[in-house]
Amino acid sequence: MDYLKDLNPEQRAAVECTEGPVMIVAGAGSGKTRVLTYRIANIMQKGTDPFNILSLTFTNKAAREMRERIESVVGPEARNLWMGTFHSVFAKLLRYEAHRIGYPGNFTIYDTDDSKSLIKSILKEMELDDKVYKPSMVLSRISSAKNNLISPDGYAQDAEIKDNDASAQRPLLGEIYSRYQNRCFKSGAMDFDDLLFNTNKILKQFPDALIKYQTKFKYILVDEYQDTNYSQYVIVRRLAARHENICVVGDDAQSIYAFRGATIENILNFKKDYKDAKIFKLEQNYRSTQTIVQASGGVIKNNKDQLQKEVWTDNVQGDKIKVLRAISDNEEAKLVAENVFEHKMLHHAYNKDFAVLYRTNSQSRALEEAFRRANIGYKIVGGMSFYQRKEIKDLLAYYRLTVNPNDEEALKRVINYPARGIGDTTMSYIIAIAGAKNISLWEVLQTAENHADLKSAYKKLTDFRALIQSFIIENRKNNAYDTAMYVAKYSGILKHLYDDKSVEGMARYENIEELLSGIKEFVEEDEVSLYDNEPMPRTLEFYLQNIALLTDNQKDENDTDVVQMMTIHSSKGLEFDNLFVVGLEENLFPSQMSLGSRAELEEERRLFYVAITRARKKLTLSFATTRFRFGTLLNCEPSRFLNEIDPSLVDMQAPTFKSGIGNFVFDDFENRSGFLGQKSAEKPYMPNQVGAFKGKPPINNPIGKIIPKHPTPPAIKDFIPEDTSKLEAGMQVQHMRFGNGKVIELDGKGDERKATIEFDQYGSKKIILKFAKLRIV
DNA sequence: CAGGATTCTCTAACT
DNA sequence: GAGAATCCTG
Repeated sequence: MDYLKDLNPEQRAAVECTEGPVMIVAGAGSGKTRVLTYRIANIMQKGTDPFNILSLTFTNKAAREMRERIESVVGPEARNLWMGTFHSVFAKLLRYEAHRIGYPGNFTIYDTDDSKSLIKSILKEMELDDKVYKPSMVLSRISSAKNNLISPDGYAQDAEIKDNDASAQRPLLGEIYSRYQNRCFKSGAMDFDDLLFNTNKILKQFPDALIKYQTKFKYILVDEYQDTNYSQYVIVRRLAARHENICVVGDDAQSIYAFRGATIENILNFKKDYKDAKIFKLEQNYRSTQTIVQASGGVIKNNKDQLQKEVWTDNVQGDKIKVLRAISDNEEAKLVAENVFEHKMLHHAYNKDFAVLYRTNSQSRALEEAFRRANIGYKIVGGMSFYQRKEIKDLLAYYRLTVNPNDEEALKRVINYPARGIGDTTMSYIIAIAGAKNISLWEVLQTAENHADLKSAYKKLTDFRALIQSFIIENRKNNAYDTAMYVAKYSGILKHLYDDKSVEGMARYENIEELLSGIKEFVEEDEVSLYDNEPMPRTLEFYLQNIALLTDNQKDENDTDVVQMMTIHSSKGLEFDNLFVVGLEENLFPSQMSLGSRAELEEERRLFYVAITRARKKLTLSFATTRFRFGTLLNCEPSRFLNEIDPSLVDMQAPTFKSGIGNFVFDDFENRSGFLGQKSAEKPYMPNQVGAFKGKPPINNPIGKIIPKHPTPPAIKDFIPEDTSKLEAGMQVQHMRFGNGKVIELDGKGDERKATIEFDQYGSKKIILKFAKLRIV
């Protein structure tokens, strides 16, 4: 075991202590993955079969990476480990066990879109207002019920929940939950949360199943334990109860999934759950410079809720943290691209040594454009995935129907695509019949001849039915690729997309080709079942199972020397020499939605901590003073997190101008103490939009204070903005939304040129002319 | 009923 | 600004 010498004493102890319950509290960059990897290698070296080791991670990417690293230590045997995300591992288990609770082994997995669509359809049937019962809100209630192992019956019987829902004017949530669950069941479908909920159900109700898996999994390892929710916690606890060879690794400072039900209690309670648990703390950071470690430590100190832990490093002091200030989101992106370019030139760095992190996916657009212009290769990691594209989902819906015709969401998606004359009216009939008889939509089609309501569309419906039946028959005798081609052809999708000669249409066609070639690759691979070591059949069914939980298209591009861009959430576990974290503005990061409670704000802070600790050598932070969001221009204030970094570690780039813009956010910029002035946390939240405020008030409004809501004035029809370079004080102008007004004052030059305009109806506003939709009257 | 035009809505992260 | 929902017309 010569690899043990790569480890420090504490890491080594954690690797060697393979028996019994172990918790490893691992600070950022402390070599956690290395410890996990070696630990698994060590267990295998001591003679344990990889089939008996279960290793759970949080994201697909983490799972993939871990498997590769283990493979590099122990060789191809690593392929036989039970390793993956909670969802993928237990989906696999459910394929074998779901029949115990009445589900078919080939159940469909509903993604969030499917779930929302089903909820919408239930709301419509119950004639409920989707403004009161917002589908996303309903789904999150259902999700959190499931993650806390509350069944629809349990939900209905819980007095406290009932009171809550009643006082929130949403008394029917329980009823919706119950119907939703029934519909999923009838469709042979499980949503993400069901994968965990139903695993628990089976382990609880069927002792023989529990014993089987307890015996099988002699060693259990859980990465990112701070991100597990109650449902996941109970699964792990049940499975580990026999051998108690359980090792969890986590860092409370990096808990960033509370919004999804993760609870830090799982870490805090580990010692209570396993009395003889050994705890190891990894506090030495090997990743980052002194500067970065100190800065991150200073930031996280602002959180009240945390475990005692001191991360330190032996590394060099390194460069100061650079802060860039831009006047707009586009300028910010430009500055980032320029900084990448400059740094590359000065230090002979590669594109792949750089990463740009942002809070929300929508921020990637400006960056993409800037990098394209600067001719710097980049790659977006995560985000809208290949499998979420409309044309891909459409074709996959046909495949889903072929494998499981009861799949309601798949059927609704394609029954009239390409158009075949089956419209809303017919669909409402079908859904009503299915509801009345408590059968699936497909079963209604099967018995179409018995339903008078379906008479007018009878021919079209039976044609569709015959089409799907032909797919099912084709699928019985063919592999995934042959069936996939057949379905693509005879469903009419290929022709439909081929006929669309627009640029987007061509792109869609190419995506379909890519999907099909992916299926071809799948057919040519061979893979052995972890379950029984038998070869996995290369059927459409298995293909769908393989991709069901993939959110990213992990296909390796040929071009690997590219700057990586991703959300902070997807960056977890990664590290980069040169890191940019952009969009450090109040209401964006921290997100506006987190400002309602301390707990949520602390989660944002942990997210910021995760972001900056991804950097090895050089960290650059940036913010813009205006940003386009939701189709309008917003004024932005720098994030409070910037103020939480020790000023001595920061190199603030000289402001590009002094006066500030819009509502004079930066009026006193130079006079503030600290490099960005005092914290403004105590200030009440006030939207800082140029002009009127359209958004909704923050959801969490603890003292129930009324936040004024101003409707955005409607745009004037057919408004054509004019060139404003000739604008002068005193001129009468018309704004697309604010109507007529008079120019009071002009200042600034070029892109920064601004006008103060006194509007007849909306009062005085300061507007950046570059963005203004104005015309001279 | 289809398909286009128009209006409305929603804007946090991931499985 | 994009995608969904709704309206409108053939």
